[in-house]
Amino acid sequence: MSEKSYTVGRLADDTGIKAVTIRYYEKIGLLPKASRSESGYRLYSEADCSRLLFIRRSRGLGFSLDDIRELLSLADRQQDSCAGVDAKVEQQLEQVRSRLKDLRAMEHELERLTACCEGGVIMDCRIVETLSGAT
Amino acid sequence: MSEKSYTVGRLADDTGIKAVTIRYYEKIGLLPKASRSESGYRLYSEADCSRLLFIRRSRGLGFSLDDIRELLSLADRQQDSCAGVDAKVEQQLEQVRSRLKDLRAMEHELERLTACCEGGVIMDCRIVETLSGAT
DNA sequence: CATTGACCTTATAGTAACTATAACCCTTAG
DNA sequence: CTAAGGGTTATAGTTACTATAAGGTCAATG
Repeated sequence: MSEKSYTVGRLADDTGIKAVTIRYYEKIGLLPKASRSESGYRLYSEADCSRLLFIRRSRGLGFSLDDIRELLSLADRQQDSCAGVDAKVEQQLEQVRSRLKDLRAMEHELERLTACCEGGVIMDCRIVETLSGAT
Repeated sequence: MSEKSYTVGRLADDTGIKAVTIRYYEKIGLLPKASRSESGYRLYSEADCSRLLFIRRSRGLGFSLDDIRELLSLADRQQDSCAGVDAKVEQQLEQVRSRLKDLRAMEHELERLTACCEGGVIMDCRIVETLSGAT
């Protein structure tokens, strides 16, 4: 067994998550307390690295840190049904879709606005007019 | 001239922006300091109401409060070119599109995940596997 | 006239997920 | 030996609010 261990900076480079963020994750209990070198440096194992990558991937899907905390604890129970994980993914998908809907509406409205200005002064600007309340 | 004036709660009801939020906007200088009644209640005019609606509409397009601060100050100069406003709208559109892109990617990935789980236990779950690092 | 309930006031702290800063300690290459 | 580039801690700032506490005002009701 080669027990490689990483410092926080090394782990940061390997995972693309900044050292400060890694410490933050530890502080809020998303990562377990790291073991320490004699001089007090945090030391991380492969397992820590995996956990961190799990977090990064989940963040990439838009999960909140609280969601991820739950996901991790669900994922840790190898023998349990994965229904909980499933449900969380479904739920996240719904949330993403809802945000998509909002953003698409914004996009359309902004497009409409960019199209309606003919480049005069504020007084005659259709954009300002619209924002100010004209329908 | 009928100088109607609103209390903060009335303004809140009329605009759909909560009283606390209106006070907050005043505090950060997004709204001018409201005049006060004898007893110290804030009093608002039609102009304040318009300004607040402007803010609400801009928020609805995803502008940050800082952006809105700028928009308002641009919109206040009736004689100036509306190029600044134009630019801000364009820029906001870009931002929205960029967020859309990210969210669409999340949506696709989440869809893929929901599709790949066959409902067993964590140990065999393709979702957990994926989040844990399998490609 | 007193009281009740719905308003208003202020100040302060909490939220999410970091980022920035300060002030200090450790390690290693020249 | 010293300087650069790690690491450590604690604290405050960010965005746009929301929540809480502790109190003052106003209109209506008993």
